[in-house]
Amino acid sequence: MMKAKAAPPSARVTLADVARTAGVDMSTASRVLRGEATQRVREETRDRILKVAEELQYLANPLARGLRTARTSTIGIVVPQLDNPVFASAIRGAELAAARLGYSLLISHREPGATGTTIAKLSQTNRVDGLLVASLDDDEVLRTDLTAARVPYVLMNRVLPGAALSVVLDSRAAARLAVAHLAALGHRRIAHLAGREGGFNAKERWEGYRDGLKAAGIAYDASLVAVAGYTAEGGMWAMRALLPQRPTAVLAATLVSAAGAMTVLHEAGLRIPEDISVIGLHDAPVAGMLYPALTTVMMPTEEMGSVAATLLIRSLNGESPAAVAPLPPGALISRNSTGPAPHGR
Amino acid sequence: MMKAKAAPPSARVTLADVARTAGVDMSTASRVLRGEATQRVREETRDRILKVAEELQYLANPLARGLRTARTSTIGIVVPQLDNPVFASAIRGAELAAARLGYSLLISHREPGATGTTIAKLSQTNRVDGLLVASLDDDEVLRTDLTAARVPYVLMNRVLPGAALSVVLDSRAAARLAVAHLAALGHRRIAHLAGREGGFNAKERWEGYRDGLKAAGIAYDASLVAVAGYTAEGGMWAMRALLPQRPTAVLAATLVSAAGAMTVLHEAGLRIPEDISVIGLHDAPVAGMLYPALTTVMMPTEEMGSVAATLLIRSLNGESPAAVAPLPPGALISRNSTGPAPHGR
DNA sequence: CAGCTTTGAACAAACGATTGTTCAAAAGAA
DNA sequence: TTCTTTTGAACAATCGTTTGTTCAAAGCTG
Repeated sequence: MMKAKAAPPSARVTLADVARTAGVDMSTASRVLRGEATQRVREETRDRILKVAEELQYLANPLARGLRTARTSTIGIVVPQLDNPVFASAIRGAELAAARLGYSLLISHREPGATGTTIAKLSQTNRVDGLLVASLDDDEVLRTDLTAARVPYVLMNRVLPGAALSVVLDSRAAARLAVAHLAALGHRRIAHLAGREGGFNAKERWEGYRDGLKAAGIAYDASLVAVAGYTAEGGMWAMRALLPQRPTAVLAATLVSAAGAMTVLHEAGLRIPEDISVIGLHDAPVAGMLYPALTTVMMPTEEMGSVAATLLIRSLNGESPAAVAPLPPGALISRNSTGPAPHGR
Repeated sequence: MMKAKAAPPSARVTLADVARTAGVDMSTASRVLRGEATQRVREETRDRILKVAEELQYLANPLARGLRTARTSTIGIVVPQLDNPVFASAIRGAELAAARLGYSLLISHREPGATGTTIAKLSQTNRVDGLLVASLDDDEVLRTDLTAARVPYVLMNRVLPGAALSVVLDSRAAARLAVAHLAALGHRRIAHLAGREGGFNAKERWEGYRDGLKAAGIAYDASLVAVAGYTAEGGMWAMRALLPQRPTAVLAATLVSAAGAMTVLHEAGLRIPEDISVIGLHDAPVAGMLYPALTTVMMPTEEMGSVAATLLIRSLNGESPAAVAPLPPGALISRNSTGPAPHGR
């Protein structure tokens, strides 16, 4: 028995097929399928077209449509790293929001530094209607990168003085919350592992840390702060520098630096949380993988993505959405790395 | 002084612009710019066209091109999760290889389970010429999902009996390597935290574990193996089950289960690596964040992505590339979680 | 110098949609 | 009954490329 030669791979069904089968003109079919309101169509005709399209499983060719309309219903998201819980979840949020609004998301991942060319390529080749951009680069670098953008864009997780719409997390409030938690546990000597010097988020967290201290009636002591950056090594380095100050608790700006800090504490023979508590900002699965499991303040990173996407799409549709306030932190996830301050001061 | 009203946003320069400026027909310009060989063009004319295109910064509109040629020079990659070092680095590899071959990569991330619809949408709408797919779903599910694919595809990190091209890592060899390392340190009671029961990779690793044992002259003891799956909780659960067997070393199938296991060991008061060694498969930054830093066997995940992309693109170009052998593991990264077997048996 | 090749490039028809415009038939007005 | 409106849909031009075909001029051949 011979097998058919793999049925003519269902030669993509086009609008012309639908129109022909329904016995109408393509223009009519197009209008009905897109739900265009400016043109009246007899109910009966409309139904016929819809039914045929359904039966034939018609799917518009986005290339043809995009060519004609100069819109792709696709927004791009440019992130410096994929395996970073913050960006991964922002992507998820953006994807969901975009889908809800009838857009697709084109994820573009580039090494930091190459952001500029990516933006240029994406926006010059009509691939996307707008861009969501997250960047770890300096203000000046980012600013020039963005000049290449030929499409509207929204910044994520950072702000660029005098420019663009952006959606950020309220890291300051998050840090404040973390300090409050520590203070409530009786800690007075709370250290801070800060992020990159000069960074927007780093500054926010630092200020939140000071806010928290003040709210708890604790004097700010600059010798309890060290810059750790965003690597485990940085966390280790900073924690080592802070050890002589004998803090009873540490607020790390990120999960990664918290991990580095904990390594140093273990090596120093300190017990967590009996001798010293550790808390990190942002929540991700890795927090539960550390030992002890890290207490964190959850940040609405997914929401950040969805808000950014919504904002962008709104402005693509001609609205001029207002800037949005920093997104407040989520819950404090209490795991095992924080506990009451040790007794003997 | 009045500022110009943002120069007519450099109305996208088209091929027609280039042709007109160079004083030739569009067809000629097109052929020259695409380097088509079938048509002779005077050197002088060619240069002129090239120069004009350069000056005008002409960039072909991929929509128009795609519409005409029915090819997009884009391949899609479907992954179940973004924040997973394995997939993230496979994406990076695929992206690099694709770029090298003149293709772009469309990253599509979907919740497991939605793979089918993603594949369907991507391949039915002419967005991609081919697909790279990674899936965590069962064979049967994946198989039906793939029936929706209207374009060629290559599987990553798994094999599907009787189907498709796929690129996998040699996990078996990796597990063997890990056991050899442990055996060389004098360990005889080596436990194994296996992956999901029935999973392809899980089986491979398990067999590699047995291979390694045999090579070291150690008898296989089924009571030293527990299924941990791919979560920290699974790792904890399995490690607890294995504790009574008093292993002196543990081979975890993944970084995540290794982390779970270490948590349990800490809680049990065991010192790592003095009392018990732990080694995990795959390497990623998180390995260095654990305490103690985890010894791992590096796997060529990035290479997996680039090989898969290359394979796919080759077959898109009409070649029928041969299946490729499992990619051998990379180096064993010795950190602090492994050490000599404890003295007293 | 007439006829045949080669060269080098222009012509023109798609690709699959969208959308401004035109138009016949039906309905309503005078 | 004739003229004007309204309805419902067909016509046709485009979007920016690619590519099969045609064709004039130049170069050869004998």
